[in-house]
Amino acid sequence: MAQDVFKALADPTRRRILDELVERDGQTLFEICARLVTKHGLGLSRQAISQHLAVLESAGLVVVRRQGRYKFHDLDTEPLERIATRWLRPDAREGTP
Amino acid sequence: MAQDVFKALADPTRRRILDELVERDGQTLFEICARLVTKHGLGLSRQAISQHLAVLESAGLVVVRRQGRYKFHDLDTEPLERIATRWLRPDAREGTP
DNA sequence: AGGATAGGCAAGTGGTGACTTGCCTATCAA
DNA sequence: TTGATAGGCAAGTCACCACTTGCCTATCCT
Repeated sequence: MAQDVFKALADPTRRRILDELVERDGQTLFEICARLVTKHGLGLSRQAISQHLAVLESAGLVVVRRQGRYKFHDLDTEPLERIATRWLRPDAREGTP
Repeated sequence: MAQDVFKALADPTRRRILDELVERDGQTLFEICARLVTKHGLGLSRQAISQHLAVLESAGLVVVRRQGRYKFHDLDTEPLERIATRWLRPDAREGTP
């Protein structure tokens, strides 16, 4: 399940969403939609963003926190800290003899 | 052109190729094909690997070095060092006021 | 020169992913 | 209770991507 982090990062819209969550954590779906339109000019349907958030959530990059009829989305950078170090040269990695 | 790094990393076969190049730099197309078969059991055509290498090259992750009829592929981890730090929290980044 | 090795070009196919549309459920406010 | 707000489910379309197949070019060896 954490292997899909690469697939989740492949889409530019999802990267924009991550950018938004870095800037302001705990946004709802409608907030993210509004921000993508006003700040980035992305005219996507609400459902499209919802599906993107589902991909990010299943990749472990976004954590959901429900409260009443709201659903807040928080960023989790923990999966990101592991992926890039995978191909660093042996002399630059930590756990190599 | 360096923006396609995410797209290049999205495919598992391409990640295997990067794994191979980390372990042994400067391999030719046929070497990579043989190693993917014997070590990972990937039975792909030579052309498929060639196309994957083209994607990795255009993403800047692989640098090509021609010599006679051989074409050696070297890994370049430089694009990798920038992508993961994009979404690190502001207090963990370097160049933020 | 001729064969063998290393690689490239181009068209075609199947499957997956991004996006939309339409309708449905749940919570809050009046 | 009714209407408005926040979100979910499901099917359908369309384009892109991974992979194959067939043929072609270039370099090396004898």
